[in-house]
Amino acid sequence: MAKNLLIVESPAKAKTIEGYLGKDFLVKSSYGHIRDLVKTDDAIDTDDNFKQKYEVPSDKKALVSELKKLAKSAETVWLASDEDREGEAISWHLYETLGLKDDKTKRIVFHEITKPAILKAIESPRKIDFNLVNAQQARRVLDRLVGFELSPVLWKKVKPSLSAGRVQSVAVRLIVERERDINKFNAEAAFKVVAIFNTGNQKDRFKAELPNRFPTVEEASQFLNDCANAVFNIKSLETKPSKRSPSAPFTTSTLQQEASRKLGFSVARTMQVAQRLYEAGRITYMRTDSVNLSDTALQGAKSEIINAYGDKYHKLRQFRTKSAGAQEAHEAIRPTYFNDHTIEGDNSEKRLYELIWKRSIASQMTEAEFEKTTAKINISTRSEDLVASGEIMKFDGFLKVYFESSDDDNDDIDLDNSDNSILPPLSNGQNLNLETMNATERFSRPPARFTEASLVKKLEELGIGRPSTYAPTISTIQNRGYVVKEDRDGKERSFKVLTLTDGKISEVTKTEITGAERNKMFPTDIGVLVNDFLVQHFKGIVDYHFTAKVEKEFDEIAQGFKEWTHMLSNFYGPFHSEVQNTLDNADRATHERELGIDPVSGKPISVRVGRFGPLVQIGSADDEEKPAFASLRKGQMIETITLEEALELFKLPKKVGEFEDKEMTVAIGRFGPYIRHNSSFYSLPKGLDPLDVEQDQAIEIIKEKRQKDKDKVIKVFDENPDAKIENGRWGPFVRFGKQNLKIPKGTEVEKITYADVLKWAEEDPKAAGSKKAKTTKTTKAKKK
DNA sequence: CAGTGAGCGAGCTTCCGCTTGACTT
Repeated sequence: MAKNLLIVESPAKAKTIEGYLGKDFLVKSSYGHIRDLVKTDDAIDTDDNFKQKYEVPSDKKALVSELKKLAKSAETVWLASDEDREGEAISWHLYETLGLKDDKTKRIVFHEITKPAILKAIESPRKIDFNLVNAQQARRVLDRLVGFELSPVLWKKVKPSLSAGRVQSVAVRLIVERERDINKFNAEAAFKVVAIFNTGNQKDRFKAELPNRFPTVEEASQFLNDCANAVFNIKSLETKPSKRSPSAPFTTSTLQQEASRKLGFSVARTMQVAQRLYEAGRITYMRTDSVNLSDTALQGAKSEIINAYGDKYHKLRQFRTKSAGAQEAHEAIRPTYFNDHTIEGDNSEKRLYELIWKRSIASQMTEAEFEKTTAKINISTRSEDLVASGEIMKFDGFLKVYFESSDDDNDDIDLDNSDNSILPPLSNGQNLNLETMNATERFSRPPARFTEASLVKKLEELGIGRPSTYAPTISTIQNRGYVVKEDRDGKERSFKVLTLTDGKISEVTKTEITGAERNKMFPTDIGVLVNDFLVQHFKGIVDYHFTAKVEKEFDEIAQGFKEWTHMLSNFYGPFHSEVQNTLDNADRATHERELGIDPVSGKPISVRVGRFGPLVQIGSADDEEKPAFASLRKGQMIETITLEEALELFKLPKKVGEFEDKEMTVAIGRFGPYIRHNSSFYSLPKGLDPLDVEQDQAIEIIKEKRQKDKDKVIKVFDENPDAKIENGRWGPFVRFGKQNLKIPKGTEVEKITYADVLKWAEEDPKAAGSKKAKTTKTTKAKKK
């Protein structure tokens, strides 16, 4: 039996450390927390100094008894959980639960998983820091009290099974308020002037812009008119050097943002893939708020950069964490071995690793150097100047490996697609030829909707949530139905373009699609309802700065300046009376809106949330004739739907005639408008209004879809016409009745036999059972 | 991808943060 038992939080870490220490050390993992508050309402006794009831969850029982046994036979137990609030609490829980003895227990911490760092840690053990533990208890208890008192208020006043919490409710609030800002926003139009000049040589074309915009078409037109007979020359030339520095290496949040922008990953996917890389030993720990690199990492990056790019590309950089509430128990996310530029693995692993490698390497590289030239162009007939600017890279520096993307997309209209960042050689006073000049009507843009990743960024800025909870929080608010992540179609908008060429001005009206969104976060009606209720009755909790405020107090507890139960009773007293007061006095939250009167029947029209979601109702329940109902569609909300839009909803589904003796119906479903015929669904082509569809057109669409489906079939098996090989979106696959089977890698499609199909169908994991285990629960709940 | 849309009200739901595997219908 080993003399020493060392316990860390993560099994992957345990494996690495075991290799560094001799056989005198047995290294085990606690797999995070080993116990938690009991799940019932009596977990905390608010009348007895917030005394807590803990339990070891059932899935941790076996682990705990194993650790207990090992601890008993060890001479010394080393508690090596992370050096932060939660880590300290894990050590304390281990100490209590495993029944450790004070003289046999040592607490150690290290920030990097290297042999010297761990040996050094072992040389300087300490005791458990109970100030830190108390800070964690305060955090844990506060979250439980808030969550388990607020949620039941929602069950009573809004709808059962809803939830509220210090983190999730603020996340929802951010999305709801952003949506309102967007709805409130009034786009202002103005004319932007862009000119294309040359220096007499057609090859040397370049772009110049007018710094200010014209609010009206008349002013823009006047400007172009003046320019028609003007002489243009260079008024001034200025060249300035500029530099750009690389960003810090990745934290959880910045990794999620970049993987979202560059690879299109959801935050959950990023974390899954990163976890696999971590377990394979390719990267350091992926849940971190630190931008710090260890000395070994700095050395590794340095030698790799000098090796691959040369001395002048290396620059030692130490980054400081700027995010609020960072605890920095780990390093930044970086490759474990910098000399591996790429790795083996699936596509997503390779791409994410490459992103991490590049960002880490770039963070230790020199600045990129530019020379920016700005030319002012005089217009003989006007007082304004046009401005042309160009940028030349003098030295690439870190840009050799990494280019960070940003959230802002550029909507400039480029008059030519060539690289307009370089200016031809110019000199002061030089005359220029105007090729063409445009005044284009541009609109100011509303605030951007959140993506998963930009929401994480915002939460991090506010100090809300932790690296380990960003992805789960994003999932929770979607699972509760407070927000949805989806695509929405934009609307058409027309804009004017004035063009001056060869001294003549022409005007055209063009159209563009505006407001189209992909993979963005939208609030739902229930999300709005819950948010407004919480803001009205619990302003303090859903305040954006609530977390920052209590974090400050947790820090004071951690430093021993404040008593944790004292802090909690200061909070809980007023909070609990707010809860009581709301339960006793607040009305049931409803979100009903009267839209007006139906012009056909003269009955009132209203919108509200029903049992199956938001709906429009014509007439009231008291009428003799039953009211008519229709569900709201994707993108429509109680808050913003208009009377006209509501009336539209009653025009569908609509019968459009018959085909093959069966009725055809047009309706709008989750995936857009469709024709339903003989229990099959046929999507309508984009841009076709479902109300306009007539019988002949519908038949055409059905026939076309059938032909397309036929064309997709590569082969039908003689043994069974329900088994076929088809061309799908991602290549060929086998359709076998209702099962869709993946063709194993390396299989030649022509050589697939029916026997293969039967075998694959047998092995298909989805075939065994895809039904949700929800049925048992609901039937149980139904019995009287 | 249908249409449905109350109600007498049993007994259920729920937090945040730390970490990975996992009963089988």
